[in-house]
Parts: sequence; C-alpha cells; structure tokens
Amino acid sequence: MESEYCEEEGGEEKPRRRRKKNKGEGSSNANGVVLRKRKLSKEQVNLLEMSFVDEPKLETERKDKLASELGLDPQQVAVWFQNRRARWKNKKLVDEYSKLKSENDSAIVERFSLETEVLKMKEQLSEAEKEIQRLLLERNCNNNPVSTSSFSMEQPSFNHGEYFGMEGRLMDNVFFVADDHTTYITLWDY
Amino acid sequence: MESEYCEEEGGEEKPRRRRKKNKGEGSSNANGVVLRKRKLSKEQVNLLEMSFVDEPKLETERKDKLASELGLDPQQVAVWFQNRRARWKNKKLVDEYSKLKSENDSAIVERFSLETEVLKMKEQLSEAEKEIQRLLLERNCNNNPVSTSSFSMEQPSFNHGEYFGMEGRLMDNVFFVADDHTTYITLWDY
DNA sequence: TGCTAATGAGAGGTAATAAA
DNA sequence: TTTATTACCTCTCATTAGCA
Repeated sequence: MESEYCEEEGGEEKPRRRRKKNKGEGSSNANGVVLRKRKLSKEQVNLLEMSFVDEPKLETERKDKLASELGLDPQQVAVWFQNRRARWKNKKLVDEYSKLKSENDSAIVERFSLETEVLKMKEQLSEAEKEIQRLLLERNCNNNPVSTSSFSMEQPSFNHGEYFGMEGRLMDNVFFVADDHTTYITLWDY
Repeated sequence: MESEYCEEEGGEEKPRRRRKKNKGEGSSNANGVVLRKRKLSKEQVNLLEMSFVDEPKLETERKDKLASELGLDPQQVAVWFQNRRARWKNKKLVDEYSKLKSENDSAIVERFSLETEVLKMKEQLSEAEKEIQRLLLERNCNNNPVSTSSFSMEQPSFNHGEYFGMEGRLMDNVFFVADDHTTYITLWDY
C-alpha cells in the first residue's frame, strides 16, 4: 500500500482555520525562492524509523531498496537518515546533560556530607588529643617521671591532597558550615 | 546597497565547483517536491547577526526595517531569527554540557581526596582510641581503682548525613581505596 | 563521492490578542 | 463569547559547503 503524498495524512482532519493566503501553488519571497515540501507519510516514517533503529548507517544497497519500497527518491532516503542521525545526536546530548546534571547535584550533596564528616572527625581527634594529654600529665605527676607513651598526632606520610593540588581548598565551597565547627577549620588546616 | 539574490554571493568568490545539475529551475523528486533555496549573502548575514546579538527578540518594526535594509522579505527575516534562536539554544546546551562535565570531573577528584582524608582520620582516631585505652588501663592497674576519665568516642549530636539521606553511603563510590585503610571502614561505620 | 555541520524554509501547534 | 490574526516554537525536509 503506497501512501499518496499526504497533505492530510491519515484521514481525520478537523477543519483547521487557514492562516495564510498562499496564492495557488507555492509561496515566493523577495529572493524568488519557490518552495514546496511534502511531509512523509506515517507508514514511510515508520519503516524508515524501524530501519534506522536496526542500523543507523545506510549503505547504498539498503538505501535503494528502501527508496523503492517507499516510493521515494533514494536521495530523500539518504537525507532522511542524515537528519535522523542529527536528531538522535541532539537528543542524546539532552539526555546526557540531564543525567550529568543529577549526578552533579548528588556529588555536591555528597561533598557537603564528606566535609561535615571531616570536620566532625577533626573535633573528635581534638578531644582525643586533649584526653591523651590529660592522661599523660596525670600519670607523670602521680608516679612515673618518664613517659613511655609512643602516641603522636602526626599525619600519615601519604596525602592525596598534595597529589591533586587540593591543599587548603577544603572549605571553598558553595555550602558552608556556619556553626562552631568553623573554629576547628583554622585549628586543623594544614 | 542591495544584494541581488546572490548565486555568487558578495563579490570575492573563489571559483566554487558547481555540483548541482539542477536542470533549469529546480529539482523535483518522486514526491513532486520542488525546492529552491538561496543562501543569504555575507553582508546580509553579518547585519542579521549583529542585530541578533543586540537583541534576540524581533519586534515588527525592527523586522521591517531590517528587511528593507537587506532587500529581504520581512518573513525571511523572521524565519532567520527563529532559526537563529534555535541554533543559539542548541549551542548553549553544548556549552553548558562541557562546563558541567568539567565541574563533575573536578568534583570526582575532590571527593576522592575527601574520602582519603576521612579514612586517614579514622586511622588516627583509632590510634588515639587505642592509646587512651592503654593509658586508662595502665592507670587503673597501677593506682586508682575508679576511673575519672570523661572521654568518649561518641559522635556529635548533629549529623548532616541524616539530613540528606546519606547514611551508610560513604563508600559506595567509583574510586576505591584498596589498602589497609579498608580495615577501618567496618570498624567505624555507623 | 559520502558524511557532517550549518542553514533556509514549510507545516502544524499554541498562546496572546484583536475583531465580529 | 467566538472567531480570526499574528507571532513564535518545534519538528521536519532539503540544500549547500567543507572535510576526508
């Protein structure tokens, strides 16, 4: 069943109000451009679409076969595929963007969470350090003149921050912890 | 200066190889589509472009003025602006995407850095805890039967992670620290 | 020559507005 | 209110030019 170059594709057309008085057979502007375009029929597009999802690349053979099956010019088929690829590319971009966007949002939240965690732990470390000092002092005053504690608060030798040039950048963020934790930032920043 | 419906636009034209063998006045395909299009000249496009960056919206007044200045149909000007807006929108999307992409990349690096920091501090805390336990034990065995230490490792009351539903999600990441630090994850995870 | 990118323009849909 | 106009948007098809 060949479609007959639908102006009214399908069959059910509510009488749309005409909006411009196209005199006869085509509009022509100041540049003398004459232009008539027919949309492809539903069936034509369907078959092209199926053919596209099957394989977005179009070899000459398939192009000619499709063209004769659809009653189209082979070049029309080629053009359709080209435009279809462009559309697909654009759509992909939109999708990737929204995906990346949500990833980014959750990354920001997670960073905030991690920064909070870091601050929290620095506070804990400070407390532990104080406690150790207190215990050491107490022990030294009471009995032993010489301490045997081997504990030290120095950092481990490996620090990723130095690898990525992140030193001191810990808190230059959109989110900001505006409470007592800020006290510890300056205390512990290295 | 009116451009005369340029086939050879402007005046400085390196001899373009003609490729379309449009017999006479237009190509027609199997669907009876007739279509002729002329590119706008350099000067026309330039003026339109300048007008666009000045203001992407086109009021009727400006449209008519531009049309007469360029020797174009007002509708051509309108169409040009319409297409220009669409192109601009698409280009914006591309730009935003690459921007977001680099943001995302640095966020990943930063997260890795923060996670490393967290692990490092957990190790330190573990060491401190052990030291405290050792000191307390030592003190209790030596002299005082009753401990007076008030230190505890419990967390601060406020935890942002709970606000954002991040509990337990600390380490479900792309990057993974595959060394001894992993031992401490289960120890301190809450 | 084939593909891609850029571009021009038609078709239909929609919203705002003016006229009947 | 209904109807007609108008502008704008999205989608679509086609052309042109540059690259390989």
